[in-house]
Amino acid sequence: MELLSVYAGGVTDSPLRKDAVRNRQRIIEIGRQLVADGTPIQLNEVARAAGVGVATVYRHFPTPQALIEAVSVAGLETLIQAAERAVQQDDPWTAFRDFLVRFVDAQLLDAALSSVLSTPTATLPGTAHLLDELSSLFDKLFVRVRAAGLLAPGITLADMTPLMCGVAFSARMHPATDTQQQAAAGRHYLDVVLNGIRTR
Amino acid sequence: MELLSVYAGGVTDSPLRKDAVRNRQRIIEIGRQLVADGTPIQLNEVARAAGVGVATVYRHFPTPQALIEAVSVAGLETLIQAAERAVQQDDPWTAFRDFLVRFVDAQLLDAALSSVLSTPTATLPGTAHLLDELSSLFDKLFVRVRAAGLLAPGITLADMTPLMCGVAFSARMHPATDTQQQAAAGRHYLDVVLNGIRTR
DNA sequence: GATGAAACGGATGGATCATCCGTTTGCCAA
DNA sequence: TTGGCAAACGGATGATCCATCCGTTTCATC
Repeated sequence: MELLSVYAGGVTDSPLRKDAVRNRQRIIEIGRQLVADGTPIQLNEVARAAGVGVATVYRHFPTPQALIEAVSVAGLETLIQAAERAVQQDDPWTAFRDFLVRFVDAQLLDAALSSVLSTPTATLPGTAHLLDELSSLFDKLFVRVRAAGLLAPGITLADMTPLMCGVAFSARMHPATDTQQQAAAGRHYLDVVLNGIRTR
Repeated sequence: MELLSVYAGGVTDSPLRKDAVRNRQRIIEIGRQLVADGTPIQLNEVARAAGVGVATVYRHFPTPQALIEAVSVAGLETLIQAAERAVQQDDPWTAFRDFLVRFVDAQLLDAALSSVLSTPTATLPGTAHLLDELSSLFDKLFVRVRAAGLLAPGITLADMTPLMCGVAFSARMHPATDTQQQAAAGRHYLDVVLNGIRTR
């Protein structure tokens, strides 16, 4: 998979100037730190921390949500890789389950990713493209378990992302003292849902 | 169940003056409308719409979250009534399931309620009291299904609220055209989870 | 109806937001 | 190289939003 993200936000755009690329990276890096700390994103503050003018930040990311999307790109790419590995798996159910474990885990580790996955509307073209790629891979995994008759009737592909984001939401609500425990809760709730959608 | 909410926020407070009660009601009513419309709550704007000074709003509700809590009281009381009815039910599982259907439905119909249930930390004493009452009733329902051996081992009472809020979250993500469809999605996802936590 | 406490209102200083425009930087053709 | 120009930059600034403070009004009590 190519890493196109050093450019503006997609393939079609004319390449950014060198300084623009540098600034964009700096801004994203600051954004990553803020998101990780759970600090609400203020674009003026991001500019200050990145040692860059306010207008530069706004030019690249008109809204905090746009910056969050950009921050989520790394996590999105990792997830896509996980999905690609999963489609190589022989056993449909194992492939499906393993990917979903990643899907939930990734959300718990990366608030930006979680936000993007829970919000179907991408504002940056780069994100939209990655989401498409991810959902196409997910489709492959889903179709296989469905064909294998492992899923209860009534469960559709369109149900899966909401369900997984719901699981992540539940895990985040769970009173956990550390990341470890929260991941365990995520795994626990995922098991509940997997149990619930499987044929018996 | 008494409706204490016309007073400041609890039993122990000295009764509010007549004008204070009136203003408080007005503010909550405006808050209710804003929450229903999905409009983000701005306390200055609430004051304007309620025909009341800004300070009055801030005195009653120091933060938007506090106002949201107050707005959620009605829904919380309704939910408590539903729980009281459920504990009267003979069949443990039916009682449990029927209450959870209400629990999810109520969240989908009332964003304020949803917010309060997803945020364990109550800032108004009145809300804290109602949440206690609700969770005590919920406990009764849970203990019965547990005792009847209807729940998979590993599922605890502490899992239930996160799971139900997760279900509501999933339903809200589901691309629904109207309230009807969203309620259907909520019911669908609830069935998945109920399936997942039940013994087989 | 006099008195004190409770509540009110909105002016206002402070914080945050996001645009605009004069300046700088990088790119490319000559 | 260098000259020209488009792209990108930065930060001052007006607009908006937030929340406190204090002089005034209203209510309850005697």
